[in-house]
Amino acid sequence: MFEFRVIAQCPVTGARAGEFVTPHGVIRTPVFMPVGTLATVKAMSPRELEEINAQIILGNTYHLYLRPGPEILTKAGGLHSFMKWDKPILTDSGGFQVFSLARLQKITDENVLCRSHIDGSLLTMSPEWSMNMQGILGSDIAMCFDQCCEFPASHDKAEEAVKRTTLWAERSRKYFDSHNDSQRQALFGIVQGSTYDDLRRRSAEEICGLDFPGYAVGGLSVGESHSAMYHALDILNDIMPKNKPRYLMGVGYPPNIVEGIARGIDMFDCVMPTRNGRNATVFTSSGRLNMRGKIHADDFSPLDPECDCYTCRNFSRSYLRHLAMCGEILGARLFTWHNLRFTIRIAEQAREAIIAGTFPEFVKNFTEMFHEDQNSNS
RNA sequence: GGCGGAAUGGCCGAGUGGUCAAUGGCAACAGACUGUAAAUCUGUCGACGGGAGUCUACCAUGGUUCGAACCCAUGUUCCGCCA
Repeated sequence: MFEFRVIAQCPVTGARAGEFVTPHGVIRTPVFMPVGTLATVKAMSPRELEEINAQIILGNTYHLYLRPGPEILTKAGGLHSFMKWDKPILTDSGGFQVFSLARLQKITDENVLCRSHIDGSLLTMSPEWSMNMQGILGSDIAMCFDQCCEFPASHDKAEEAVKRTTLWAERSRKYFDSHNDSQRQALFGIVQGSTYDDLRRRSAEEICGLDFPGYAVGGLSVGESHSAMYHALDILNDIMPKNKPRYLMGVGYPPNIVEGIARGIDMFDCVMPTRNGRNATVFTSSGRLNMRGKIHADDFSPLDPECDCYTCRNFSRSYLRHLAMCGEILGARLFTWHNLRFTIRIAEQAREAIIAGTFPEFVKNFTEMFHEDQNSNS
């Protein structure tokens, strides 16, 4: 279980195609994983997720701990059966909430004291708490409890996060080894280090030294430039073991995915396809479109003529804009549907190209086609 | 026919003598969103001008006043109640 096989590699870039074996099926990489924080990929049913070829989805420890809570999830027999999703699930540890809910908490080496964003009640998060909860959730892949730091961060702050992330990885590992079922669940380590080369190296060495079945890159896509992100990935590509899956956390902007794959990343997750979909922005092979724009009012062409999704096969931009302008639920659903399929397909196409030996051309074509937004950091 | 009430920017609706080009909300237009406190948030929203600013505006006309969306008169339209 949890064997990772690299089945093809790009001779020019760091890209590779692989297979990762989990209790709920084999994941073909590179892969994009839709985010389903609250035991639902917002606006999509499990059947629809299967239809767009989602191989694995995310759930969130913090959110599911608050609602519905560990008792109900235990009674439900875990997250898979609770939400009727029988393919792989990866659970985030709650570490990211230590970052995104920063104002509501106090962090020490021992633990994180946090106020619920729902009712303000106090809770204590720790590596042990997270491993216990992820055990209850029964995800195929559990994540270490880490500390993601904001951008920009001073070297001292970033170093503190690196130290703490290593400390917490050791504690996550220790608790996991004695409480969780390692045949049913794999624990991935997370590398931090912000945009500091020395800290990235140090964190990667420390975390990879703990010998996890997979490794994640955290602390990116938090406001740094794209070039800084790519630089960090270049450094890590040389350090992280080639024979384990590598997961770039929180990245979903299409060019970032392609560039990430080129730097040896196998797995991605991001709220961008779902959130932007609900907010009526879509990604197409030629770039990003705000579908509330008046320019689409009488455009009866599909969102993306090259896309094979339900939305693109059936509906016009004019109709979709109409749904968006009226705030109709169906609009949010159809945009989400398209964005997820579009993003998943990028990974699929990259995989095909890697196997076919044409990955560099794929990157070139994609970059030429996809119009980068002016404000997106270069 | 009589009595009472009301008319404000695309719409709804505050404002009842100077600090009003006029609060809010909606609509519209533009933008943002990267391990989800997000079906959310931000900006613009009379005209002209880069800006300082200028002009046209609160049903119409006339008046009072240094000054009127706001007070007075008349008219128009609408809404109640009574015949």
